[in-house]
Amino acid sequence: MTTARRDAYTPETLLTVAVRIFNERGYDGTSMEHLSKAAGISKSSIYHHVAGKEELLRRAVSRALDSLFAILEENGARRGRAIERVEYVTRRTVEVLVAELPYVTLLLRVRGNTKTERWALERRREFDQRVADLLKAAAADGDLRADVDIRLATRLLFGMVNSLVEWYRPHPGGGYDADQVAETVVQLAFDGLRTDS
Amino acid sequence: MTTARRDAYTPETLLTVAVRIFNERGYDGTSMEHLSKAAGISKSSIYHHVAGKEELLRRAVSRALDSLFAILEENGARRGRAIERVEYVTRRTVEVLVAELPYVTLLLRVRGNTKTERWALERRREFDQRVADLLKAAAADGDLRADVDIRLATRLLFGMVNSLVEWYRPHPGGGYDADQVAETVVQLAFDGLRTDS
DNA sequence: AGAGTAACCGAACGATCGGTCGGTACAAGG
DNA sequence: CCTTGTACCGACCGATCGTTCGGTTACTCT
Repeated sequence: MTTARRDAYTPETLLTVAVRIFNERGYDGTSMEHLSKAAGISKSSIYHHVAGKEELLRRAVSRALDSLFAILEENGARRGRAIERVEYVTRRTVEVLVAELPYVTLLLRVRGNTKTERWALERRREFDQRVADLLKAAAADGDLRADVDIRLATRLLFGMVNSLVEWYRPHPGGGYDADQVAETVVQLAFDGLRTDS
Repeated sequence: MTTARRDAYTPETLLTVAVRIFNERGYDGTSMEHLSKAAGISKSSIYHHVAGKEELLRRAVSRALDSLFAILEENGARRGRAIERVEYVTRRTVEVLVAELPYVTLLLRVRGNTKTERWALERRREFDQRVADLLKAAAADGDLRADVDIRLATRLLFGMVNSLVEWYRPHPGGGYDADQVAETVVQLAFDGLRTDS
């Protein structure tokens, strides 16, 4: 039971590097050679820590999905009027996107070429469905305007939130913090941009 | 000057096939072999029509960018109060996204690995900036609520519109048409989802 | 000191990558 | 008929892909 370590890479620290490169170059556009350069170890050494390229992807998207599904188990998402639960889930989703930005970014870009990617797409659809049901309940309560298609609005709300991964960067001097973004998303989605609303 | 043609593939018809496959598998995840199978001609024959894989990408994103920039030259985007121009551009952007869906989809997914991709990203940023300036003008007119950050709201509005490429599909029985989507986007963005707004 | 093992490496694997090459089938123009 | 040029193909190129293998190094434990 010896624990000899020289530089002590773990699957987790390797994952941090890999996810960064995956997001920069795209999963398919990233070679194991790219990862080895970025991590500072040889290509073959990576296989000492993880089974292969696809395992890195699976670990990353699992982390993102687990964080998202956990939102639905929180009290704010399970108790109270439907529209308040929708607001809560929206706000928390923004917070999770920001907190787990690289992992969620990778998740939202999966195409479906491998079994792992198709599994990720399936779980994503499941999460979307859960929130869509919440929106539907809020509409049934009469808390959402009746002149917009509720499924369409759900898609757009999701699209707005998910677009965060395309431009949000943690604030090294001047950027927005998660709370501010979440607040603006909720204001825009529920009360609109116009002055006199 | 003989014009002997057997099956008559042109760079344009080839592009239609290529863009579809690029969107299904991702650009990096698509091999010339994939394209040749989908087009029904041999891999080497593709090079009789186009210079290579990257030219197909360049043609596709050029088409998308030209359509988007053309919006800014239309009368509705150049005349009238700023907020009305913003609404016009928003509506027209949705229409263009729907009309040129596969090409815009490809454009919005480029990562920046090649020179062509970096050029596309640059032109995209230029378009975004032009619209961001419009939003800023509307805010200066006092037509947008003062309690949201205008740059942040611009990003979110764009994110919502661009997310169309991730889920919108032309309506083979039951889907939404472009006008309905554009209307809902404008309603949601400017007046919000809530009932009593 | 010696044994055991985690961490790592260079070299090479077969497969596939984007792209090239020499040639063939075929239709139009003379 | 024969030439010309387009559309197309199979075979192949060097490079790179994800992965494997046989070691070597460096550390801990006894």
